[in-house]
Amino acid sequence: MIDREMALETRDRIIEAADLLFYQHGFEATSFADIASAVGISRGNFYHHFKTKDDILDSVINRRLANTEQMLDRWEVTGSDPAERIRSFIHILIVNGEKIRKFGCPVGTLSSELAKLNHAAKSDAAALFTLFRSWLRRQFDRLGFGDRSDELAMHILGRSQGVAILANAFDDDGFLHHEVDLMCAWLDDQIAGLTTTNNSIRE
Amino acid sequence: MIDREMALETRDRIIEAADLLFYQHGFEATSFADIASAVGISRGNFYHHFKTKDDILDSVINRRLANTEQMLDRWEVTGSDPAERIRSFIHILIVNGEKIRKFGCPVGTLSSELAKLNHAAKSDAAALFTLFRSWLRRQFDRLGFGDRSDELAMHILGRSQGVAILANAFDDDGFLHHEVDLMCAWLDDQIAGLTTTNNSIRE
DNA sequence: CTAGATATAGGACGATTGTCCTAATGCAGG
DNA sequence: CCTGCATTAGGACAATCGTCCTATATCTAG
Repeated sequence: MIDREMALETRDRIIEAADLLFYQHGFEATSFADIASAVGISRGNFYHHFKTKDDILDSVINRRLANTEQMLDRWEVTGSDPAERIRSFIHILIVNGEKIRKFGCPVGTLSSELAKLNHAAKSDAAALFTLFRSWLRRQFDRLGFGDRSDELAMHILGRSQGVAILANAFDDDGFLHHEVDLMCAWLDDQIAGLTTTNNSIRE
Repeated sequence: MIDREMALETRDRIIEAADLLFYQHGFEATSFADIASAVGISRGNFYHHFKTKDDILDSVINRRLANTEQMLDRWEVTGSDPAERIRSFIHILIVNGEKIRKFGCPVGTLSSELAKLNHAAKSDAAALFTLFRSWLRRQFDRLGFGDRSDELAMHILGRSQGVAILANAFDDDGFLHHEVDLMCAWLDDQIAGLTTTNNSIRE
């Protein structure tokens, strides 16, 4: 019983360290030796917890899926207004601004890397995007956007990704903040346009 | 004389093959053996043309810089209208749609990878972004956007990057086309708003 | 206290990495 | 034809990769 907990503890520490290293240096560039020295255990000891390096990747992705789901659920409970929840999503860019400028978005960069490696776990990484996508779609749907909810969700998901890429490439905090403001303004425009019955404003 | 041309020919073939492989599989994941077999030469023969793998990366980036500059210059000559030139940029997403869905944007993915590797050439890769950024800023400036030209350039640069990331993650061609349409509509709105002296439209 | 399962450390393994060396080849100018 | 330079092929090199094996340590159950 107790050793089971110990084992899980070590296993979780491995996953946690691998999660961070995969984010900071990429999956391919992170070796077993790197993870081992980060956790403080022996290299050969890995295979009592994971059969292969891909198994660690799977566990890392599952950990990210669980953490993300938990975060989104929290937002769904606390934030009363769907629009405010969407704004919470947009502001991840600012909250994690320092990390993003250094290492990019954890979701986008992993997805890109796995695509280039032709890795089997690419679809699992895409599931992380789907988590955000579905959550955003639900918020837009509650705001009354109906069939347009999914494309609106994809839109700000894409905007966020682009901001992360450029903020990382140029290490530009001002750009990041400005684009966050633009995204919030875009959201307000969408909501404002929702109550307007005719299209006279655009014409 | 002639052997010099031969040598350069081999050198260029190496750079060309490395360019493609770096794009399709990433810099780190591409080995000398991969490039050698792609070019059809011996592995040890590399070091008559390049001192190190990083040297190949530098040459690949310079090749991309030159090709990009050439493409942008061509657009600057042929396209009469700055707005039409910007639309040409936006439509890269569609022209290269198949490759982007498979491997992402060559500029963005390289920049992200080099950031994670803490690679010295990261700033060189960012220079590729700067090339597009300056060109776009010039087009917006000619349209009369003045001080706002740079942020508008960064905006559609970021939008393009985000679209590339998601189109790659979901392998979604419909999303790609829809977002291209949105970007063109956004451009039209910006230009339309430019001629309006007051802000009554937004109010 | 003992037996057995589990966790760990440390090293061996074949393969592959980037890098370097050397011998052979091809071709130019004298 | 010969000499010299540029180009090439092929392998050696140490380091590192992911993986696996085995002996030791740790801890629980009986």
